[in-house]
Amino acid sequence: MPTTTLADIAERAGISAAAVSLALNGKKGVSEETRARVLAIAKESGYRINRLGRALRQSRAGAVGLYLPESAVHFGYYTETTLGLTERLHEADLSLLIVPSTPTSPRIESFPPVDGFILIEPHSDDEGAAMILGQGLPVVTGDSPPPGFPDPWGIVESPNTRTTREVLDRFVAHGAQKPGLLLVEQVSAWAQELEAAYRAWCAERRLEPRVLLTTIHEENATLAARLGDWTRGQGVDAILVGADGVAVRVAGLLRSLGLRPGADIKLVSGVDSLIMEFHTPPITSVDLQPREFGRACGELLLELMEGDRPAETVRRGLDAILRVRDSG
Amino acid sequence: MPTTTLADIAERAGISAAAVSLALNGKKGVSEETRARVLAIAKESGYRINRLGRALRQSRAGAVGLYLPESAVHFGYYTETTLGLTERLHEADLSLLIVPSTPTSPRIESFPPVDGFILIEPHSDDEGAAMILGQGLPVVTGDSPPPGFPDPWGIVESPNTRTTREVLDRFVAHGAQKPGLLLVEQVSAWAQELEAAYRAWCAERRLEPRVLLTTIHEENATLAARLGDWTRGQGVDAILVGADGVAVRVAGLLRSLGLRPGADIKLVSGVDSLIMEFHTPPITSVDLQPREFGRACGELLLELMEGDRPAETVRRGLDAILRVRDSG
DNA sequence: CTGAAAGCGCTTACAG
DNA sequence: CTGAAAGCGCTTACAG
Repeated sequence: MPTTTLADIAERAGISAAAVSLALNGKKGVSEETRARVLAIAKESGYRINRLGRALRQSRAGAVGLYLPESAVHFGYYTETTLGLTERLHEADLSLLIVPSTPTSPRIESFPPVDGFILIEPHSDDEGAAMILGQGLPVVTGDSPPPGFPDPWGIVESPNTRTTREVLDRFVAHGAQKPGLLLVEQVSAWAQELEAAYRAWCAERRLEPRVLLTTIHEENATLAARLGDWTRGQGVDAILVGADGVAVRVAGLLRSLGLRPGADIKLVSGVDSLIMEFHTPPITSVDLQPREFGRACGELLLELMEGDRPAETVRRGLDAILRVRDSG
Repeated sequence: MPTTTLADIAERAGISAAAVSLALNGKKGVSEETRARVLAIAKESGYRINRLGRALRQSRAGAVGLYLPESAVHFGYYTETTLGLTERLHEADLSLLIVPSTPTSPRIESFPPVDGFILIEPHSDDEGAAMILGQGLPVVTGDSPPPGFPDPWGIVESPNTRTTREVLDRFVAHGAQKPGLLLVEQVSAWAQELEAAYRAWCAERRLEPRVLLTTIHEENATLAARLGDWTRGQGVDAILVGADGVAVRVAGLLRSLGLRPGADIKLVSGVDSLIMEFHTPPITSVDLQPREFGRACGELLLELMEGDRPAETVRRGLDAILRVRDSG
């Protein structure tokens, strides 16, 4: 398939390639008559701009990098965010390019050319994320980077403190006395915000904070034992799970302990998904609106790439919604 | 940050940019002495090749497109596949570019420049996938495209027939008499292969095939009622679930019907994930090895991009492993 | 108002 | 064996 170039159109129109460029890009410098003729020829010949040529000339890459961390085991959140991001960038005629995290530290030299970066939920143990933030390129992060990381140009954040308090207030309003927080990791700002909000809320009510820390790979048996101690032993009667997908696991283990989520113990997932909706019983969850979140990240990056680095990091909020179901 | 170019190095070395290119790319045409000097200068000045320049000159895009279908609600499979794919392509110094499916039909003209495409599990109702296959570019699909679609250059396939039979044989060996197949959709070759393998297996044993078709959005109540009829009514005593994540849902509904997965009824998920491993009870699942699957897709595409389109579609298999757990 | 030249960074075909 | 010219497809600063 032979590709039509500006030169081809120029030849057919009997003008210069430069004039064709002006005509196609709607810039002034050509008569309306010429422009119309050029557009007609372009359409007829199926002209598609070579984005490489344009990018090279403009010293831009025409692409945005999405850093895909090794720890991207999120069960659907990441995919949804990516979809929203892709949509928005595509509207602006920019490509989204996946930048992998290498097993060791990412070799920044080998990164493909991009005009900016998106970092979704950078983790404090992620060298790659830190390195990207140190590049000087426009970067937007989804939720704040961990303390000690270089500041991004922009941050899109979820109202984690508000939703955490909303969940906890709801627990209490429905009779819970000892709400606990279950975390899988503390390396993301998200998890840290949940924990901080939880502790602050406990302090206000003079409640002892009860945080249970697990890992993504902890055995069922040991986690069940710890959950048993936490609930039956210490009396935790409502659980907010700060991790994607883990609420399902907790629901099963609670059941095996003879505790029915919703009836005997309240359970809320900090991340929503179809699995929560269709679980038996359906699990009350915080819908972080990942699709819109991704769009918002793209939107902010596009704005920031327009100009110089702002003096202060630009913060933008996106709403989250508590999806109330049977479990809590 | 000023970028070093070939010309910069050439100036410092007192030779032409072309010579520098030859030196850096290990091609002959420069003396070893010159090459060594160039390499030293390049390293010292932190030279990073501008892939745009190279791509433009070579009339290649230097990137591969990953088509992200609207229906990518897979709970982790897609992310894992993408990770594997990204790794492999990155090793070959190629970028992975996400090509979104637009709400309507994808406007092929607006696609970014790529040298080839990867299509993971193209669905028969996906116009975008069909359009990409019709482009003439090198395309590798993960599992076959649906009938009626243009042939891809290459296909990486999972042993769906074998694993389906393995699951069914296992059901019978452990006492099941009426195994059923639950499908969420029939638009992927994967689902179709599962169904075909299931029906063939039933025919061999003169068993009546029992296929239950649901949708990703069917209400819990109606699906529960249908499952009740299927199991308690028709006597289905073992279920293979042909969808990602849905086995968890089915397990919950079975429980609400008084059927304990593993004890009263056998349950196997056609797609493995951490959720299956940590479910209570843990759910026996087919591990499609998505990471390796993604790598294999990348590998095959790289090979095919080297040469002309082969006369026949190249097929390559990747193994899948049955992860036996408590549920079946 | 219009058009042609220069150049983005690279590599390859060719001349010395 | 080595080096300089030409050109990939585009746009922008400049000349007419």
